[in-house]
Amino acid sequence: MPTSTVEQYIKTIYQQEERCAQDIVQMKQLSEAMGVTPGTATAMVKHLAERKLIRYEPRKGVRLTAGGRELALLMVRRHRLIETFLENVLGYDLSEVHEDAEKLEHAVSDKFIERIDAYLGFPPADPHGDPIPSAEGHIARRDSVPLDHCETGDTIRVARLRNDDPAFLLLMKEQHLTPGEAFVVIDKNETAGTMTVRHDARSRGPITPFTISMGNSSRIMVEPTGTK
Amino acid sequence: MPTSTVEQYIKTIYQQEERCAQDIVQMKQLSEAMGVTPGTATAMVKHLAERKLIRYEPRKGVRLTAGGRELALLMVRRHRLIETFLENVLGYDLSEVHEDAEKLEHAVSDKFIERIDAYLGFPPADPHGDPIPSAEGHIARRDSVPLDHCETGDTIRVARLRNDDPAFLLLMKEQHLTPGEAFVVIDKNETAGTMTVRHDARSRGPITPFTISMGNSSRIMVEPTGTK
DNA sequence: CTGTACTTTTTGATTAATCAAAATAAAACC
DNA sequence: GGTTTTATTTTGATTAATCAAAAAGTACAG
Ligand SMILES: [Mn+2]
Ligand SMILES: [Mn+2]
Ligand SMILES: [Mn+2]
Ligand SMILES: [Mn+2]
Repeated sequence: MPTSTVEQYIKTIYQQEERCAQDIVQMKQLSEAMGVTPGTATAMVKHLAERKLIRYEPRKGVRLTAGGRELALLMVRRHRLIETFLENVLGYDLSEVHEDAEKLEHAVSDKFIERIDAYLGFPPADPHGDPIPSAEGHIARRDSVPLDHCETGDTIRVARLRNDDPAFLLLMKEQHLTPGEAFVVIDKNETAGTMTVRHDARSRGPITPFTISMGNSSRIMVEPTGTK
Repeated sequence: MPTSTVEQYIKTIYQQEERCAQDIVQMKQLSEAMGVTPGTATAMVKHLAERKLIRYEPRKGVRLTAGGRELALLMVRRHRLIETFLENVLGYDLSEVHEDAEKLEHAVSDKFIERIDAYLGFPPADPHGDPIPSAEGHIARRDSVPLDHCETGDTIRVARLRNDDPAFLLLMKEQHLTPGEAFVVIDKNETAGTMTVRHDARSRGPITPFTISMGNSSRIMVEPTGTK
């Protein structure tokens, strides 16, 4: 059985591969994501390679094996189902779910997770809009793009908020910038490094425009709903 | 913050004090209950004494301090609320709840537990019939006695099943020997080491008598409802 | 190309939790 | 009371996970 530390490293490697669209993850990236020193990451990575969860190329980086990917998707499934449960059933705020899920994901049994899944009615995505992998490790690929790739005039719908920082999530909630909401990009200012959006006319949110930094825009994944 | 190992030792010491009605717990008892060697328990006990969670009298045993008792009751609260949730909400069988609760109790946050408590409607007892301590660490004392202290003719109601062994719990469930059920003791055979009970006439269970060993009888806590 | 900056690995040490087996103390027995 | 049994403590070693700091390798700028 993997320890919770092993689980966390494998999940982190998966997330770095995904979020940065890289096939190989360097030690610096991994050690920073894990919040440990580089030497610690090197030692652990050797252990993970022995356990055949990753392939380790010294001085290059690591990539998940099929077995590692399976474990990673199991952890992602647990994390997202727990977050969904905390928000939908226990009434947590979106900005609070991540912290508790990060710990619980290492303590729950398979039985617990399958019962939670059924109790929630087999939700396809968590409250951030991220798809929940199936028990068999299949995950739906959605073709969303970061908001900063959009242009003035694009009409869009928020798909996912790719950032677990509670302050960021609270800000998004205040502006009703949550998964499912429809927007129009009314300005993109490359020099100022900002984008301005307002709610679609048919949407419930306020019509007052809202300006976001490019940095934050890159963590807001959207689906285009047409171009005016 | 206490590690989950520290939490588990403290909870175990509390349970040994309670279940065996002793004010001091010897190292053998503790090491067996924890499933570790005596030397390991001695080392840990010194650490717990430094942390002021227990008072340790070498060659005698240990007893909880006020702080240790507080932590123990917090763990018991978590354990029992989790068990109640697993049975009432997720549909676990009574014989399955203990294993998962034993792990989850060390991973949940205070927020999680308080929300679960509210979601369950602030239950006074878990599915074994054990009282749930309040968030402030108060626990209701119920004056129940072990079934083997009863005599032929006593009418009783099951209060708690003081044993987490799944096989035992399944057997009890089959015979409807669950908290709240009313019975009459129709025989107590000291030499054979058995007791025979049958459901009270007004009860839903079968009227066919059921014979239990004295060993098992001592784990069934009952409240007298009168003596015929 | 070559020197500086950055990344990665190695080394030596630490902490928490554990075991096996030897040493010691207390209790029980006759 | 002396001997045997049982409980407890001590000692030395192990495993997982970590850090700090030194050493080694790679990148890349001029
Ligand atoms: Mn999360
Ligand atoms: Mn985690
Ligand atoms: Mn239990
Ligand atoms: Mn436990």
